[in-house]
Amino acid sequence: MNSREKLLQTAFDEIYQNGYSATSVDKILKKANMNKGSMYHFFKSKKELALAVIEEKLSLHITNKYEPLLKYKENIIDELVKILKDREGFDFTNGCKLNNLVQELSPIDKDFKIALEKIYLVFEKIFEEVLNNAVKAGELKHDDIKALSIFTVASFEGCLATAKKSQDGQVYQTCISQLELFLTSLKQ
Amino acid sequence: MNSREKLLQTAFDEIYQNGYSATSVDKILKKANMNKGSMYHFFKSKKELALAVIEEKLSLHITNKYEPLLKYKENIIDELVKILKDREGFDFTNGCKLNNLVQELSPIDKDFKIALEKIYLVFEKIFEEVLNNAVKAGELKHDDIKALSIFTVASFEGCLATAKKSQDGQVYQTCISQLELFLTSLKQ
DNA sequence: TTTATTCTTGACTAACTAGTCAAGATTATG
DNA sequence: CATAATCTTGACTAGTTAGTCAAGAATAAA
Repeated sequence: MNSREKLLQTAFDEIYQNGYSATSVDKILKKANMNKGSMYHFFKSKKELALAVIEEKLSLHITNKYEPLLKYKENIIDELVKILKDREGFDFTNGCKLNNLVQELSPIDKDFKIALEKIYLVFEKIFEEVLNNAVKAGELKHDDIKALSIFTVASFEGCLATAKKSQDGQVYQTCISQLELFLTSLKQ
Repeated sequence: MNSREKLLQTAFDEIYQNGYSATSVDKILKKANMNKGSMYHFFKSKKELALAVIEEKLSLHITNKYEPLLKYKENIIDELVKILKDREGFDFTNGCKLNNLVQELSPIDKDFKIALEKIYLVFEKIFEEVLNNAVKAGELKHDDIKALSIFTVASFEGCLATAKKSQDGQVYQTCISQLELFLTSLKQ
């Protein structure tokens, strides 16, 4: 791992745990064992560093996690629910990496908003394709798959957010059980 | 409105629009037309000011908005859905005042976490009571009203969050339509 | 080996940060 | 009116912030 990569990873971790505004450049550099000039050689500002984190780290994080769902040709809803419920190793205290950044940064900066929305839309697109596959497989009956996929992602994020407020994974499981109930009620 | 009240309202607005970390004491004071010593006469720190905002302003904001739902004895689900869908004047770019603070502050400070969770639990409690009223009125059939109320609040927050990512109220309407679908599917 | 490019070092700046303080103004109370 | 409590003023401090810069080290290309 080269020094730029290490810096990106450290910035990703720090911003995830403390938020963008509350994370200083100095703190990231200390953790990454890098000097200031070195960072400003790779990135022209703190904002550019964060944009690189979003585009290079966060983006992969989402697709790596959810793209595997596209391969299923049967039991699609079950596999989707399984991946939503299985939060092994998830940090319920700090919540969702994507949603944290969206909530903090989208309103205050247009470049952040654009970069984050792009990832979020990919996220929704994957779910839309998964749900469409379920329809094709005769597993699901619904007249607006696009709306359903938007809602599925949104309510999933809502379940993570409500668990974060309590810092409790059990709250998440209680909450997501109702999304499961909704999705399975749409089974044909 | 006395000067303390004006300070609280200004701090509420500023923190809502920029987040806690990104809002400086100086900026709040300038907007509120108050001097530093005056603020530190009322509150011993920035954190205490924010806690007062949460306990005195945010708390009322939530109960004023959702407690009216408790009065309905019929068409309860319809009234609930109506209040969720009617976002007249809502700032979709900045999102939900409660959720913004929860997502930013709960993980980084225990006092904030406690104060915010308290309000969130009141929010969920109101919804639980509303849904229980719907059961009593014979409108709703469900075997876990507590879980359903947690999910209803969570997915509602998720719909606001996904609208915030796009800064678009239409996205909210699309999203919330699916929660409506779920709730009405539980009608008896 | 020479030369050009890339990367690293760390001191430096100017602006901003939360918070302090002592003196004075205003208001309430006896 | 007197005096006590409350509130306001604004300059001040010490630490932190993002960002600059010039010199040097390491690496790649000729």
